[in-house]
Amino acid sequence: MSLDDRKLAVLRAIVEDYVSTEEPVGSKALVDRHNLGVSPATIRNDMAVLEEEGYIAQPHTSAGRVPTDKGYRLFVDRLTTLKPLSTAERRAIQTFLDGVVDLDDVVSRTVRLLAQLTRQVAVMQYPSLTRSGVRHVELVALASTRLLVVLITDAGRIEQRLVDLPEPFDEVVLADVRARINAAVCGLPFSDVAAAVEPLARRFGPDEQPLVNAVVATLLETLVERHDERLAVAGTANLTRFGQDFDQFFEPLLEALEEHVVLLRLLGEATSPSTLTVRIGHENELTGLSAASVVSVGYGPGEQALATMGVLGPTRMDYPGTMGAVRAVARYVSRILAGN
Amino acid sequence: MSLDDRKLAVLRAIVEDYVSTEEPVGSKALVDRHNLGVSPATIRNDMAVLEEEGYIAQPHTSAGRVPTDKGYRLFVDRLTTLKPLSTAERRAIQTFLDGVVDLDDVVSRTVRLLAQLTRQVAVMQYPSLTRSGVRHVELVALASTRLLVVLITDAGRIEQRLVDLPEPFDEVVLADVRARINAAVCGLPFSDVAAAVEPLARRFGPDEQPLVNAVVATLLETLVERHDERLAVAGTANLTRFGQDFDQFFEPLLEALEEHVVLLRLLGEATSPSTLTVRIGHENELTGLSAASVVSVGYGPGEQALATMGVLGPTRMDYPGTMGAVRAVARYVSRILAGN
DNA sequence: CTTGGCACTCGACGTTTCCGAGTGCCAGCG
DNA sequence: CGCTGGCACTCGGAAACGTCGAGTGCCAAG
Repeated sequence: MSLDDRKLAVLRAIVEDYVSTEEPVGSKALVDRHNLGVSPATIRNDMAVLEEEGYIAQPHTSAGRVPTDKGYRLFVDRLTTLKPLSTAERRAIQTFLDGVVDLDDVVSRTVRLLAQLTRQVAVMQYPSLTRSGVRHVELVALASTRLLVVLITDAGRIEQRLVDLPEPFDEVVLADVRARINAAVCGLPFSDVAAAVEPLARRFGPDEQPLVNAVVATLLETLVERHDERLAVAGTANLTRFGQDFDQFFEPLLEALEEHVVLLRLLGEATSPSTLTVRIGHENELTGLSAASVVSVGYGPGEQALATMGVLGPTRMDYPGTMGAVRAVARYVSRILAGN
Repeated sequence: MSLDDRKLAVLRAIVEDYVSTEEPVGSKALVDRHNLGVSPATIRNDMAVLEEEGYIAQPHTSAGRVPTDKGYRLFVDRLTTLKPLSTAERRAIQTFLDGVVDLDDVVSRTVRLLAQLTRQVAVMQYPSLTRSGVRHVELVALASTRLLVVLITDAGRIEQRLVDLPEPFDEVVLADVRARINAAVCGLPFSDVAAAVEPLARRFGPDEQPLVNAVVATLLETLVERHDERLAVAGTANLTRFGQDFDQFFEPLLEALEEHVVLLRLLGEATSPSTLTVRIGHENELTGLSAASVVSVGYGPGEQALATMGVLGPTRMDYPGTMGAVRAVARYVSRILAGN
């Protein structure tokens, strides 16, 4: 029951035409635009088979065919090579990501860049804490019983927490605690911090216990709790070009864009920086976005991905182009992070 | 040529009905729904006058009347008292803003809260740097020639900058520089930092000059450059309820929502925390959003506002309710900031 | 297996018709 | 002088209708 080469070519042609014209494509138009070397009638037979197999469908009798999710799936899996970026696009990436000042800046620029390149909605997870390490812990006295705990990570990300203490603390003790904590945890990956910090408290005198305990507790809390990853979004304006299907597509999408939980699930697990993930239509069902597709990829300095970035659009999207752009940007960002 | 009381009542009734029904309102419907005590014919005469004066208009002959921007203006200025929040809403504010962990958290929660209360798009400026003061400056050595300058402000906001130095620096010197800079600038408002820091460099030895200069330069840069205020946005999903007028309203708005520059102009100058600003329709012309209205207000601990927050919606919006919600939230946030 | 021919289907689009909400005007009334 | 009921008029919107044509499925012949 496997499809022969011509049928695959027909499917590819249908997808390409439908993506560019946004209109159901008929047998006649197909042979006109692609030189398939056969007559429309033949194509019709092929199309009938493709439809029977569930790769394409017609919105109503006597209309052209439209790819189904399954059709897009096949297209992406077997009929597509990533489209390499044009030199203009490459240059855009360069200039866009040149002169970033800090990590937040990398993220906000990248997500805008991605939205611009793909002309779709871009979503990007801030680099995850859980996979990076501690670079420095800073304790700042704000008032006699109020302390700011600042955690600086490998990736240059900064986390902060306010701590209120039951009793005033001493500046000298604070400096001591700061020094010892840093000595204990600097350079450690987050996963090892808990173990390294645990014996620390015992080495201080009884007067210092409350302070040390509070700081340590806050630190651990920061590491764990910030598992709720932050997100950046750009390109919502591109939604307007997605056109008509308001209820089906537009509204749930706008809602999802605010529900970061949903978006995170949509982006999915971070894959290795070189492996693209494509989720098409109903494959996103559990997030209520069965009319949308997601192209995502992990990024990060090493082989392990720190987090995920991706693009969100209608199932009818230019997969080769989008996938090319997403991968290129992810690679570029990964390189920047490595260089940092 | 001033309007008598009944004409004002008619205008108010028109605005209220149009806001709730979204349809042009005719003389008959008006007397039915509000007990004005006169006949439709009389109302028609009043409406003719109101139209002549430019407060209302008819989309086409033989349709009901619709308020003009000028009509809304009059309504807001003279016919409206802020609607106080329901207890349920008050409780929502409480629970929503309870247990904030840091400044970013305050902003992101507030903006979501505002969007939810008003069922419109909420925009909020992060507290401005320029009007706050320095609480602490931290210098962190990341590598032999790489330094992280962290600035902690009064409002609890943290700014960071990476600095690469031409030559390695010494930890001891760094500690010295850190101490002296903090002594010099802690507690100062930003506007005075430049003056306070300027004589500092001279007091160090020649070896330390590059380091000190670099740090000072970065610090000043941070103060000035971060004038590009950051923004938080929420409630884009509510756009869907704004309905039909896609081109007129929707697209420019989505674009504006990404163009932070435009949004900042839209929010306008920060006013005192108790003074609401309402911009209606064409009054926003220069931002290309003549179909939208903005209700904004300054917020901040003192009398002076730190920044602005507001709500963005169609000119046809529930002004009393929106204004009430915006003011209530702003007051609440201001109180939190003061308590911090 | 491919092809041209042919009858058939059905949505898109333009035209026409019809309905009624809403208006402006006017003459009469308190 | 202002309010009121009556009345003719206007005009947008919805519904009904007809036409057009793209596209299909099927079939017999090459």
